[in-house]
Amino acid sequence: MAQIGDVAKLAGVSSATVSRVINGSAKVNEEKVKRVMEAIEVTGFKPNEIARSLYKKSSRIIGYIVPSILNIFLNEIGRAIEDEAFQNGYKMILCNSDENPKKEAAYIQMLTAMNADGIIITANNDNLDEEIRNCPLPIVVLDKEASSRYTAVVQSDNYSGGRISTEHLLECGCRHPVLMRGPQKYSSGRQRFLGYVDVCNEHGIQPLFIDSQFSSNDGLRCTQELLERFPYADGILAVNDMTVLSIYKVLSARGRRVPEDIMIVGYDGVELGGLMNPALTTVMQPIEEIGRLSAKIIIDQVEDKNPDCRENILPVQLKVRQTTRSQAGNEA
Amino acid sequence: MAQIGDVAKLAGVSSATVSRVINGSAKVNEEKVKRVMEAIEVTGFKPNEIARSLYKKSSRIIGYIVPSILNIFLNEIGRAIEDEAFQNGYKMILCNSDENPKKEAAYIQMLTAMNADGIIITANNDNLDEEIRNCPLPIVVLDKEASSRYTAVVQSDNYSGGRISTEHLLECGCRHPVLMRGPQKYSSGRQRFLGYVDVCNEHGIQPLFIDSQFSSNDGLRCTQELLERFPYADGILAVNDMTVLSIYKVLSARGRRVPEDIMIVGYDGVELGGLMNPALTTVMQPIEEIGRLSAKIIIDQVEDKNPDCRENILPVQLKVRQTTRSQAGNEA
DNA sequence: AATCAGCTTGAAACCGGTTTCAAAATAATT
DNA sequence: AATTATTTTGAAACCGGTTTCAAGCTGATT
Repeated sequence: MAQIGDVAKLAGVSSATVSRVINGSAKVNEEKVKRVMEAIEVTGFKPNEIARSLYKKSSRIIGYIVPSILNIFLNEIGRAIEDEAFQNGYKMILCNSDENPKKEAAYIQMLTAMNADGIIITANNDNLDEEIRNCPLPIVVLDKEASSRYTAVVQSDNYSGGRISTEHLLECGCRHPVLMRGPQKYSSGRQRFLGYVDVCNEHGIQPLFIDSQFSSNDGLRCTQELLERFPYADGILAVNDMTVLSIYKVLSARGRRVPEDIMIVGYDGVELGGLMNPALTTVMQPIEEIGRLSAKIIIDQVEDKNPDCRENILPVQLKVRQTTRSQAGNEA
Repeated sequence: MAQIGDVAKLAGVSSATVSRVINGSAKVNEEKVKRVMEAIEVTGFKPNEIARSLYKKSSRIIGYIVPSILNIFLNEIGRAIEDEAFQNGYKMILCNSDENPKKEAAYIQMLTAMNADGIIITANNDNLDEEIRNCPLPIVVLDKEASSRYTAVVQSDNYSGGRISTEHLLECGCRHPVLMRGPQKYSSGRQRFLGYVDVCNEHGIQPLFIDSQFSSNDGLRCTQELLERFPYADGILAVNDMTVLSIYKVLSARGRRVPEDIMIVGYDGVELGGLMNPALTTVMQPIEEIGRLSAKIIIDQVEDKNPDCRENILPVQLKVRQTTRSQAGNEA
């Protein structure tokens, strides 16, 4: 790999001059510019962004830390982050923390060390708060309430999501909708639960729920438990879209039809939901916007230092497909 | 963030001594060791791995570049890489190249700049060969034939995979199995195709295939085309597990039952296949082993410089579930 | 007591870039 | 033509670490 010194030697100038040509940080004699450009061409020199960042404090890298790279919802957000990042000349690095505080700390350390321009994280464990506090980088959090510790929070309106999915089931005629409740340590889990309970109370419906993880390997057990505890359930609010595959499997084994015998509403709005059979009615989070906005906040932070938009709650939308059907017969 | 100089000052020694204490690279007076340790504790100093790597040429980072972070098969491999890496004190960085040569080049550049210890890549485009040639890092390729350009190739036995899936369909009584053929620029796509064609010829069966992408959003169109061109098809060899969701959807819309009217064999062996309804018969790639071995090769390369195991073809295995059934009735 | 070997140590050079600073070259002014 | 203002330039310092190298110290040997 050619280095700046090689280019300088070949062009017969100092490396300071080469640096100035590359960065346009000062005027350089036209003749020398030409020689430097040629030397860069010949040697195939590409400046080492990381070495450069030692001084500049910016490597044009955005870190994205997720609890699991098997979570398709978070990965779809990642795609959006990457797109927005790349359009602005940034790169995205995806890190799998595995809900392991040591890994989370290690990756935050690493991103800090490489002078990343910011971190987007779904911070599961509260015990990395110290790590985050010590981290001088802008941090956007995707799954917590706003706090002075973070630069910004980007989330969709989970309370609304809890509400509209429940309301929809009730409108469709369900009298015993059961919530697969996400972990209450996440604000998303808490807010959705609140929305669900509020709607139930407003309609004089008994709130029913069982606890579930977001990870897909918990789905089968959960669904079985759900059906045993609430055999009269006529609707399920799934913890997320992915889990619905497990739900289908269990229901099918027990001969219960969807939506005739029991209705289902998913959550997230990942592509997978549309491919399911029957296609999944679900609460669509604005995945693209969550990702792009998160990336934008970090990029703006670097370039303008504008500290606005601390808390961003984006609207969700109900997408009615085939797993719910109004008794009145208005199928979407 | 505390730096080595802060620690040195607090302990009343030079930063060289601090470095020696941290790395154990030379003997240091016990009294001073103690003072340094205390100073590290007090300041919370963590050495900057990246700055360190400028000199050491190793940052204990492994890069994993995939064409899409929405590909669950590659992500499951990523999980295995990460596990193996972390167990050995390495970190894994996941990069999404989007099949875009510019992004691929950018990420290879970045990993080189940060002195990563190696790159694991599913290299789609041949046009980044130059980038790879110029890259001084060990490179493990997951989806190409072996070549002197790469440190090693890790793949499963795609030819066998093509064979056993076809043989299984024939054993189950299929007379018109159709292959959804993966892109022929990938060795996996080519090898599976070869296996399929060979088995067909051995049994006097007419090979039938349509071309497909690995990405899931092509599945619906592909399946429709398949059924139109080969309405008499009684078996489908899916391009991968994920696509089977689309296949189910199309078949169900046309009232064709699985496996009674048409059988399906998937490919990859991702967790998703077991959650499908009906559960998917598929060719299991040794996902865990592919990932761990790839990581090991890079780690060994760093620590021992042993350049063995250039080409690694791992065995595949047929997992019979519910989408295939022998006419004789031996359901697994 | 003087010499020598062996250990411990900090100053300085290094990794690959960027930027400051002061000198050198050029342009403008009188 | 001489002086001054302006621009262009390279040497050196810097980013945060590691390592070399030679000096300082210790203890052993004669």
